This record gives sequence, C-alpha cells and structure tokens, in this order.
Amino acid sequence: MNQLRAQANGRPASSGIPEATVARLPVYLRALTALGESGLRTVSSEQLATAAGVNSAKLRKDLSYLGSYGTRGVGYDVEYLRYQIAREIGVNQDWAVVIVGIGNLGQALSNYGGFRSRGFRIVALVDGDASRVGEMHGDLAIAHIDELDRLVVERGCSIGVIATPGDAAQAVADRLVAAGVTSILNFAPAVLTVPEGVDVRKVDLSIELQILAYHEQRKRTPGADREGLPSEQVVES
Amino acid sequence: MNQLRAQANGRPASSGIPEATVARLPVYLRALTALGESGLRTVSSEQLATAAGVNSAKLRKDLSYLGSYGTRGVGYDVEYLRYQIAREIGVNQDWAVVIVGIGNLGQALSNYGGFRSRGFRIVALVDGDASRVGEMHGDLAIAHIDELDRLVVERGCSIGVIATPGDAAQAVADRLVAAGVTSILNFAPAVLTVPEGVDVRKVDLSIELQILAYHEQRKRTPGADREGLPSEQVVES
DNA sequence: TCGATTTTGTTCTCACGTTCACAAGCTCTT
DNA sequence: AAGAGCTTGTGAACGTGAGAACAAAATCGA
Repeated sequence: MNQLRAQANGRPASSGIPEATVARLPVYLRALTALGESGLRTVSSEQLATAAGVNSAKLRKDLSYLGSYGTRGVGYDVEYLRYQIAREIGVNQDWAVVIVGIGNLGQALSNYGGFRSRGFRIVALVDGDASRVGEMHGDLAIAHIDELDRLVVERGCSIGVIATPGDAAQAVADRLVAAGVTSILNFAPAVLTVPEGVDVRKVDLSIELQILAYHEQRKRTPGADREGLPSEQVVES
Repeated sequence: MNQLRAQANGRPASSGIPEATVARLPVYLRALTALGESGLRTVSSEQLATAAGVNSAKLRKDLSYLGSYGTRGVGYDVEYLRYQIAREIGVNQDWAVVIVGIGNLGQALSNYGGFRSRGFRIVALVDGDASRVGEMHGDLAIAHIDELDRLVVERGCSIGVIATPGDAAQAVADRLVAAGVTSILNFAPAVLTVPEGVDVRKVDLSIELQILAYHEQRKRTPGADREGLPSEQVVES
C-alpha cells in the first residue's frame, strides 16, 4: 500500500513479495499439485504458466521473488517447487478458522472440502440466532456468538470468516478482533473498519455479477465502442 | 519522455472506463443506496468515499469517467448519482442467470437475496446428478444438465454461474458457451479456457484464505521483515 | 456585486505491475 | 570438449492506477 522505501532490488526471498504475486502463488500451487498427481516430475515455466492461466514471463518473475528454484535448460522440479511455494504461503502449517454466520453461505463454507486439504481447519461455527445453537454441521455444533471469545482463544483461531448479513458484519468483526483474530475473510456486503495489524479480504458475490453485467451490457450496445468485441478474459482477485 | 500525444483527455462517458474503476462502481452503488435509505439527499465525495472505504480523490476520479454528475461547492445528488451508476453498470435491466452445480455453494447462491435486489434473476438450476433432478429450491426445480441448452435459450440467460467441482468446470463452461452464455462467474477451482468474446470472472474461496494465511504467517515471524507490522488492509477485486 | 468558502473535476507525478527480450547457465550430442 | 539447443532469471520499456494538489465552478453572506 504505502510501502515507503521501495527496497532497491535484488532482495529476493522473504521480505517484499508484491501483493499481485502473492495472490497468484495459490494458483501456481494448485496447478503444481495437479501436475504432480498426473505423474509429471519436471515442468517448464511455459507449461506451468499454461496450466495456471498466466503468461510465462510473469510466472518466472513471480517465482524469482521466492528464490532461484529452477534449473536453466531444464525447468522446475514439480515436487520441490510445490513445497517451496506451500512453505512461502504458509499452507504447510495448520490454520484454525472460525466461521461466523451459519446461513446458507456459512454452511456451504463449512462443508467445503477445499479448505481442509490446504491446511485450513474449521474449528468453530458461531451464529447469533440462539435457536440454532447446538445444531450439528459435520462434527461441529453451532455455538452462540457470546461464546466467540472463549472459542477463539481455546481453539487458537487466527482467521475468522464472516458470513452474516451486512448489518451485523461490523459488530462481528469487532468481536473477532477483540478475541484475537488478526485475519478476516468477509463475505458480508459491508465495508469493515479494523485496527492496524488486522488484514481483511472481501469477497462480494453480487459485485462480481455486477462487473460481469457491465461488460455484458457493453457487448450488447454495438455503437458505444468503435471496436467490436475486445473480449476480456478477466480473472480476479 | 513518453508524452507522445497521450490522448489529450476528455475520455468522457461510455468508451473506456478503467477496469479498476468498474470494479469499484458497485461499491459506490451500494453505499449510495444505503445513504439514500437513511434519508440523505446530497453527499460530498468525502462522505461517500468514507462510506465506500476509499480515498476521496480516487472516488472523484472514478466518477469523472462517467461524466460530470456533481455540483461544485455542493456535492452529488444521491438519487441521481445512484441512478447514473446503476445505468452505467447495467443493473437497471434484468439479467437472467443460470446456476450449474447445485451443491452446498450452488444452493447458497440460489438463495442469496443480494442478487434479485440488483437486477439478477436466477432462472434455472442445473446439475449433473440425475437423482437430484426435480428437487425444488425456492420456486425452481433442478433440471438435468442435458437440458442446459434448451433452458438457456428459452429463458434468455446471458450469465452463467459455475459451482461444480473443479474437474467438471471446463466441460460445463463449454456447454454454457455453446448454449450462448457470454459471461461466466466461476467458483470452481479450475482455470477455464473460453473463446474470444466470453468473459470469465473467478472467485476462489480457498485462494482467498491462502492469501490471508500468507500475511498471517508474516506477522508471526518477527525476524523476516525489518519493519514491525505494515498492516495491510486489503480489499479485493 | 463581490469576496469568502466549499467542493468538484483534472492535471501531474510517482509507484506498481506486466511484458519483452536477452544474457546466463544447464544438458546433450557429436 | 566444444558447440547446439533449451530454459531460467532479470534488466528495461511500457502501461495502468493511486494520490496530492490545484484551478474551476457553485453557493452564501455582506
């Protein structure tokens, strides 16, 4: 964001990986896992880039921020690179996650298999509706939000997911922060204010659709642009 | 330097709105709606920027791409600006949406109220599992994926949502495109290949968590960075 | 009417991200 | 062992986006 002192250069590893690169590392990780499972031992930047849906130059530059893990003339060792990226992201450790708001979305999230397989363990489900307390989802029972503080501490949650209606989101965020959560993934349609040191990422389903609608509308009105169809393949995040 | 005739200026309305701006317009729209419902008639860029969680200079620049809808010394008329943004995004019209893959996430999406209220009407639910065909969700019955083509055409879907497992996603995308869908919102963990003219946006829940984990890990290892906590408030997409 | 005040719209500069292009470095063949 | 052929890692050019700062326009009060 404000990154004063832009780190002359050459500083490869653990200091300043650009945010845009960080956002792509999980994509590379997934592609590597798939390639590895298909039996591939070595992969070139070209192949991996195709699998990840990016440009190969961008891929190489991204990887160069982590260090020099490739071999010129050969490529990257799939398993070794996979491990290095996983370590860099922190997916090798276990992260305890609490989900607040067990509506449709919260339930979907709590059942989503893609989390556990990547080091995220959902350890608590919390809702504000007292009548739902005790309801089982998988092997977890819904707890009341008043228990949030205790649960976060006891189970060592550092990541919280907010899947409540928009008007409850800020209050929930405040409680999460007070309990010690320092990273929040927010699905509620609300702008959250949090103290320094707390990271918030926002996923807004209806905003995604609205962005698509904008481009869709653009395709329909032929006169607006002098060009026909620019055809943008936008991949987000 | 590279000053060569950089398109003097005047890039007014409907031609080239930067992608970053397009992604923020829905946020402004939501903030304006909320402010309007609270009875406010006029709003300054400062107020609106705060409500939307952005910098006021950025807000004014974003709005200037749409035209000059404000009044100097006064601010913006809430209702008028709301209408203009909605028109620009295309939220005034009705968009027919088909959801493919009615698992936990697909169900959550089909029940999500935030869509209907913004001009998105879910008109078909499709799944590959024949045993679930006919199951009702709200006032829609699940149809088999073989009916996809017919449904898309009959109900005029231009937007498709993919909420299937990753390995089915590409096949579903192909079918959607073949049926005439030109915008796809992809929740499946897979990189989609689509023809020119089709827009794809991707939302990947586990990637979002992994990005948080990266920053979380960074907070934990005190030696890595010479700075303490840069504290990035990252709001995405 | 004129000046003070407010707030927009825009210009300018800087930082960030993407892509190109190529030297450096590795393997394999002859 | 030397050259041919690949593929990585990176320097440099380019394009996009963000924020500061300010001129232009509107209101208000005297």
